[in-house]
Amino acid sequence: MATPSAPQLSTPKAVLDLFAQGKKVSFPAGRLLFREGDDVSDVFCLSEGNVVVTRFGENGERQILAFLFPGDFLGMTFTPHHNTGAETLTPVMAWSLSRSRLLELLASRADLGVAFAHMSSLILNNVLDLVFSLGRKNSKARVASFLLHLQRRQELLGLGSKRLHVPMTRQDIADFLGLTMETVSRSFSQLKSTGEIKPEPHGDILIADLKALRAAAELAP
Amino acid sequence: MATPSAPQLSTPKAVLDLFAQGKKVSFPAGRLLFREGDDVSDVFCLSEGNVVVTRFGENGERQILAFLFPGDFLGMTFTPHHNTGAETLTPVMAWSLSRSRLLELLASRADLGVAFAHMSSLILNNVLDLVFSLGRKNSKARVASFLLHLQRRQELLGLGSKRLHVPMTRQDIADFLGLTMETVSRSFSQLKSTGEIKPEPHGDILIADLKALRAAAELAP
DNA sequence: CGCCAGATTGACCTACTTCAAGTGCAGTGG
DNA sequence: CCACTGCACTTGAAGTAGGTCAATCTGGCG
Repeated sequence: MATPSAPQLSTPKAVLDLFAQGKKVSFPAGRLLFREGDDVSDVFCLSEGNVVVTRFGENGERQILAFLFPGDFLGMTFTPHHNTGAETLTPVMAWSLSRSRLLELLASRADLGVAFAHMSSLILNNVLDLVFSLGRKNSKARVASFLLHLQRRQELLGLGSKRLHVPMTRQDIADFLGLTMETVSRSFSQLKSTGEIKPEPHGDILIADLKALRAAAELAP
Repeated sequence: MATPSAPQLSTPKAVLDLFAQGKKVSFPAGRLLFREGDDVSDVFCLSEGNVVVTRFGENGERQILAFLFPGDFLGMTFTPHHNTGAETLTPVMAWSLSRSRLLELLASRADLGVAFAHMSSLILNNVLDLVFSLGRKNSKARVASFLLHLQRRQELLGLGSKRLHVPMTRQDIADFLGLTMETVSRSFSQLKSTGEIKPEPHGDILIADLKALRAAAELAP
């Protein structure tokens, strides 16, 4: 990605343009960007790689709240502290901007506020899909929904839509879907044996029967 | 509530002031306000009563995404269609405003955009708590978390914080927490028998041991 | 080639669901 | 005032999806 550009799932053009002025930063894979409770200094917009947004329980249980992709916005809060954690899943490139600078701009430009509100509502909509999965779907349907979610994100990035690159581990997927690694693995095996998906080298996944996969995810045909 | 006024969990003053200009409307209990997919014509701000925000699966499974309280904002989208459903739980009074009017104002006033973005981030934060509950907590901890959530909302409305009014049925709570009615009922029974809560007339709940209830919810002490 | 972390598979266990009776209480009518 | 009624809630017993624990497999890499 040369400059931040549409179309994205969740970041409108006005916000992306902002970041084009910002500083470019990079992080290695597995790097903790911030923890819940940390002061917010900079906000980011991903240009390459993946980040996970997390929340941890008292006893160390990890819930992944979102997998972020290039173009996604990250780390903005209206409180002075982060209310989620974040870490890189792969090596990451991002634009950064100071939070105070962003707040200044937001206060002075109505278009940015609208863009922000719009973006927030797209993010919220995604999280509501996750709530529905966690509350009402069985393990196979959750995994199928997750794969379709991945597909949509990849597609929006202009990559293929049949062959999925899966940059996260089974444990990451489990922590996202409220399952265990083993159950995720078994669900993958089921989807393979019934022909919805096919394994490809490097852990990639081929969507062999989209219709059946959508049915498995309990989505409208 | 004479005029919409702070402090609220999720609606900043600038947004509440807007609605003071709007029309006052009322609905009976159990009224469908809109369905997922409906055109968005008006947006609302509750002044009295409770509303549930829902999403339904292909086979009719209901997931409650939020219980709304006086002061809460309802029905705004940036797409022309609703992406959730909503229905009243109790008789409801609300201010209403046309979506197009709100969009106009948003485009012209930077403060409103900020207020909106701020509100969205508070809403998102609440939904993330729900995701954590659904993904990582057992039934007893989910119900305990839910009661504490209710308590917080009541407290913010200036009502007492020890005795909770519970306007929703066990089925509603189950549809919110990703459980069955029976499991919710059993969790209530457990919390009663271990002394965290005590039943009161009209289905109200007394929080008899807040510390123990927080522990049961797996929250920091 | 051998190592090792991630993934898979198997066997058993438990928390929650399902199905099926009861119970209690708010509202209604005698 | 009190019995009747209906709906929400509770409780019990049995079934099951997913968790737990443990062994094995796989493929990327030195």
